[in-house]
Amino acid sequence: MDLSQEFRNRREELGVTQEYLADLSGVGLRTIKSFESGKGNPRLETLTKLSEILGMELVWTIRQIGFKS
Amino acid sequence: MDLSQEFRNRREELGVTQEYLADLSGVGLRTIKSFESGKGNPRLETLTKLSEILGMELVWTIRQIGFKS
DNA sequence: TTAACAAGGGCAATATATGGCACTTTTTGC
DNA sequence: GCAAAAAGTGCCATATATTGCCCTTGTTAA
Repeated sequence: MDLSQEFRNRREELGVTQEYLADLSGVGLRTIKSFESGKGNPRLETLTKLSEILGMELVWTIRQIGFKS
Repeated sequence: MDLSQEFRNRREELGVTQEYLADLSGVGLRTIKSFESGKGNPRLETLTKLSEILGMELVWTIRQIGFKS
């Protein structure tokens, strides 16, 4: 699933509005709107702020050995 | 561990230089250098490009129920 | 219907990531 | 030690994320 969709799902799961999330996270409401509607390419810091409030964690998994050359 | 450190570890694990990774991923060498030395706040697209080449995957995990208010 | 709330989106100013260039420093191999 | 490769870093132009403001749309409740 799309990353922004996962965020939106999580937010709605918690019953939080975009505006409330903006207040809690310190991320601008306009940024959240853009991101959730799939138009965003947010910075790591933005993703971090949002995920902290939403109780989500960024995990890096090794998918395969080697790399694409 | 720090995210940039995880990237660096993975890159070194594969025996790839920053320059080679830059060529393969399409991300600028300067950007990779900045990011790996902890001074970066990369965009999601940048993280995605790098992780694809390094065979890493972004996973979002629900850490807790509820949110910080 | 009307009011309040939540979300979508255009616009413009500002902040900052990106990336090339040039140079320095560190590491590696002989 | 020496040379080459790799990594670190300052500078700066460009690209783009962030954000507030304001208006529109859709939804819900009275």
